[in-house]
Amino acid sequence: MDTLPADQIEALRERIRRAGKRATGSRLAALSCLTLAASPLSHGEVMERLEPQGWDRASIFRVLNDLADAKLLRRIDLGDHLWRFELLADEPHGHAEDEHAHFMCVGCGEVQCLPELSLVLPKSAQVPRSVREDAVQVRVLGRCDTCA
Amino acid sequence: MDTLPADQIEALRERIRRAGKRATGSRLAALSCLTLAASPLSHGEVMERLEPQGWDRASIFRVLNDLADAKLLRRIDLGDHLWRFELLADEPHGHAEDEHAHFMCVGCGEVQCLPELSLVLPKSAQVPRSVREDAVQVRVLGRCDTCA
DNA sequence: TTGTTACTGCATATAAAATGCAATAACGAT
DNA sequence: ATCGTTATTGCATTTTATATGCAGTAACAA
Repeated sequence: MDTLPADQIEALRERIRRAGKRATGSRLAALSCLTLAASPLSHGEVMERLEPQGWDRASIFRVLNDLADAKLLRRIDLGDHLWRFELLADEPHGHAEDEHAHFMCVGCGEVQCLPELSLVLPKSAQVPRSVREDAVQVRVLGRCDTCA
Repeated sequence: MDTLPADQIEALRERIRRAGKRATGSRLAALSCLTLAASPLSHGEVMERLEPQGWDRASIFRVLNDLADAKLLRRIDLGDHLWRFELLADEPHGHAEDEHAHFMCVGCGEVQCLPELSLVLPKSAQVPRSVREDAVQVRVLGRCDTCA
């Protein structure tokens, strides 16, 4: 695996600390790996890169989930029952994930915002209150124009 | 589990045969179960109902997948890494396009169909072609009325 | 009724996702 | 710089879903 320039490593280190976690080797390794990746990676794909360097499967597994909980990573499911992880942009002000719908390409995993999309349903429809009140996350899965 | 009226059982039996398969006990049990269910069920949820009746996990597992391949069931993924199965309407001429959105409660995991829901977006919106063409799966995540 | 073979039931395999726990190392305090 | 606390790791192991091999069974056609 290539390696990240020292200043980028340092930036990751600070991002981890800002999230209230310790900047450990496995966290930096996982984040570096995902920084270098062009697309979301599964735990297995991350391990293909990190196991040769001696990192432990279970630890990296926990790291990926922890960092996803801490909102440094996005954990996505493209419909094939493999969790994939993607580095999120460093948003100092916290990106409000659920105000708008998201489109996810089941081919490449790319996520795109659909701010203009809205839901309509007849008043008579029997749906949970949260749906009526738009207190829901809407995820639209399909293929993007390049993967179509 | 309740039981289906004899005529409905017979209809299922014929549907299975029409698909070129043998109308066996486990297939009828699985289809009955999904007919009685109000929403898509996972393999585990199907087994909660069928194991007490003596049905075998592996056999029902295969039956569900076979029937999904045969287009009697739809296999859906709501993003929580559980396959769920839903009975498709009996469309003699193929084209079982009763595709609809699904709601999943992030609290209890309960699933509900949202057949009346539709997506609207301005003509000007920049979205993938698949979204325009409705060649997409829609997942709505929120809290159900009891978990709210 | 009978023969063929699709299907079942049971045992077992594989893979991903998780967790318990003692040892370790990150980081704030000294 | 060193030390102490405790978050985190590494290793072993578990759980859960998904999947398959195979001998016996039962569905259907003849």
